[in-house]
Amino acid sequence: MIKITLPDGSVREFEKSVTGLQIAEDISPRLAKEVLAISINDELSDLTRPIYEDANIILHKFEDDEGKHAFWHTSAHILAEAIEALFPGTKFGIGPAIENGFYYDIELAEGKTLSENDFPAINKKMLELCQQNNPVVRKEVSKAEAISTFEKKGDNYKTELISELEDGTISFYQQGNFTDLCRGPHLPSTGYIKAIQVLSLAGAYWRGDETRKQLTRVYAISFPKQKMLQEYLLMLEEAKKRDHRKIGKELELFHFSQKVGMGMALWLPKGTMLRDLLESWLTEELKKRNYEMVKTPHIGHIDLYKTSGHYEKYGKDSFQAIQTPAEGEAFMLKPMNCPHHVEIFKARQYSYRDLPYRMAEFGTVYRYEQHGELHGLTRVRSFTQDDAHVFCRPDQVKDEFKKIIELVMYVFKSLNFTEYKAQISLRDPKDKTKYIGSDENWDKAEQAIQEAAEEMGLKPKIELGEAAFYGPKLDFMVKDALGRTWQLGTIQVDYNLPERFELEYKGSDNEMHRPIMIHRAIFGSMERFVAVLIEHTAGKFPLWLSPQQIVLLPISEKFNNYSKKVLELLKKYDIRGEIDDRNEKIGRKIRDNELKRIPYLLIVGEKEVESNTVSVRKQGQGDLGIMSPENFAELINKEIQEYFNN
RNA sequence: GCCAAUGUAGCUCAGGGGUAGAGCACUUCCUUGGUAAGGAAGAGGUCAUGGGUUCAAUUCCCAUCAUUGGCUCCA
Repeated sequence: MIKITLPDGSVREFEKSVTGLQIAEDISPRLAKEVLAISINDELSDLTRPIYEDANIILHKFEDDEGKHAFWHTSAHILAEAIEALFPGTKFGIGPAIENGFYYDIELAEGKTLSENDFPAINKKMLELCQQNNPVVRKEVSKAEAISTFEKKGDNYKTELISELEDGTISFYQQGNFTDLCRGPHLPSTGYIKAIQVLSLAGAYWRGDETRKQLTRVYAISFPKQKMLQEYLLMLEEAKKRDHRKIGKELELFHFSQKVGMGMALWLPKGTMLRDLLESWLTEELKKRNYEMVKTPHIGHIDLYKTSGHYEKYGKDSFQAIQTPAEGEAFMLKPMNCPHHVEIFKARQYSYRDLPYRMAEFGTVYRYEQHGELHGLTRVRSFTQDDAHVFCRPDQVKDEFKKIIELVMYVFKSLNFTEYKAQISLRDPKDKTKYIGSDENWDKAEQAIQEAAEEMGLKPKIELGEAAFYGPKLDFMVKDALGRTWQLGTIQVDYNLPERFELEYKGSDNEMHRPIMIHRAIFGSMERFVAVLIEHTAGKFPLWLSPQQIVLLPISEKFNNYSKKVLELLKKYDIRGEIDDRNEKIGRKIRDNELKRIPYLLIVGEKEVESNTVSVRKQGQGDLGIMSPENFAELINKEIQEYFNN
């Protein structure tokens, strides 16, 4: 008998060679139905693999990343099996599970191509293979045997992969007539997959190497329930509707011009209003938290970036330096704000009592992004960071992290991002040599970050080896209304710049000490954040952020003057809006302004003029009845207040 | 930067070797209206740019630029 310990700490005894599936059955038949993979002593494995020794196990369902991974990985094999059946002679590269579904890189037989027209046939075949409920069988093979298997098939991609593996660690998985090289784990059988569908095609280099052959990448997704696939496809459709590039155009928020240059957004009046509202709101929050606002130029002397190290690392891949005509001095468009902020810090001397010094700027930076990488507002060459740097003593790192986490959480909550995750990136414990800064400082900072996150109620994922060379960090990933994740906030410790710029403060011991610098951004870039906000809200911004909160709709032009009077009055209550005085019928005006996602429409006609009222219509809800303009102003200002109080 | 697709009116898109098309938007006129599209007329294009083939190119070919989807990169 062996002892199996479950995640809740309970221990059960089983015969030697018990499998994960049998353990699940022992716990509950329902669990046995849902479980997809197992972790045995933190190592991911198949449910059908026997366990011979005492072990800690975790059973994974589709809801867990690990379960999804196994599910989609097996699905990738189904995709390959279907393609092999339909397109004999296809060579296979790799076919991993990804965040949303899976893909397989393939090379079709000479002269054959794959197009969207082939999707229905592949889908049909895949479903058929799933319904056959073929068992997925693991087989361990020797290297020689593995290579000869794929040599016989003429699949040079697989043989290349195998040739890099160590003998004795190679496993094949077989389902139906299809065998693939794979580490696993996999589902016990293909019948778990109830819905499966090809999504798109793309080109991808073999092993991501642009000097090598380009393969066809087939993206697909699968689910344990048909309904889940339908929901996913609906979500994709909705995402298309919410595309910030489309809504940005419709709502006249921003524009791109080839003449100005690609990847450089032009902010239209309404987009600028939105950005200004976000910026001034955040500025107020920063001031409450004792940040000091600064402003720095858009360019900086090349020596600044030589000192910071950015020139050496990124100089070649940046916009090239510009020179003064007379002296030939070189300046760079600033790719980061931090060197400028460091120079502000250096403008005077500091005592340990002066720290922390929190410095913030909405700083516009310029980076040469490769042209294929540009995408709407999310990848641009000119963007404004909501940047801040905290200069502090080592003993203050934890407290500063807590304060920044508080701010990040406040901002997310205020903007209705209710779901988010945190990730802490630490040093690679196996190789500490590639990091700058003392061992002692790193240990202290890494501990401080983890404690700070813990005490703020975050449950961060810890990633070893993901830290930058200059310091550990804490990143925030938010989930939007469609369940997509976006990386927004980041908090990073930096030992590098204080070192390079020789920053100092005088300690209580009357000795000079080096401060620690913390970089942090909450929105990240205003451009990107506005894009995320647009897609999160589908352009229906919260009332306080709407560039136009109201539009007055006169029934006919006879009521234009009254509308103007009402608008002037509402402006006194800080309400933003305009009058739709087009020569159109009221139905038309309502339709057009609803489509512009105006939160409130105020209809005025004869009735309203006589009673000195407005007829209020709320976006998405329709007619709210009539009230005086003053009452309406109070109503919406109350709505905004309540928004922040919740 | 690499691969592929795309580029036609302000926007969304149809078309196609021989005088350039629609809907919406725009302008003017009619209409002065009551909670999601009132009517008519008009204006608007070097068919991305540069070459080539052709009697003739917006259409076919090549190159360039841009956009989109991927790949690679990302302080």
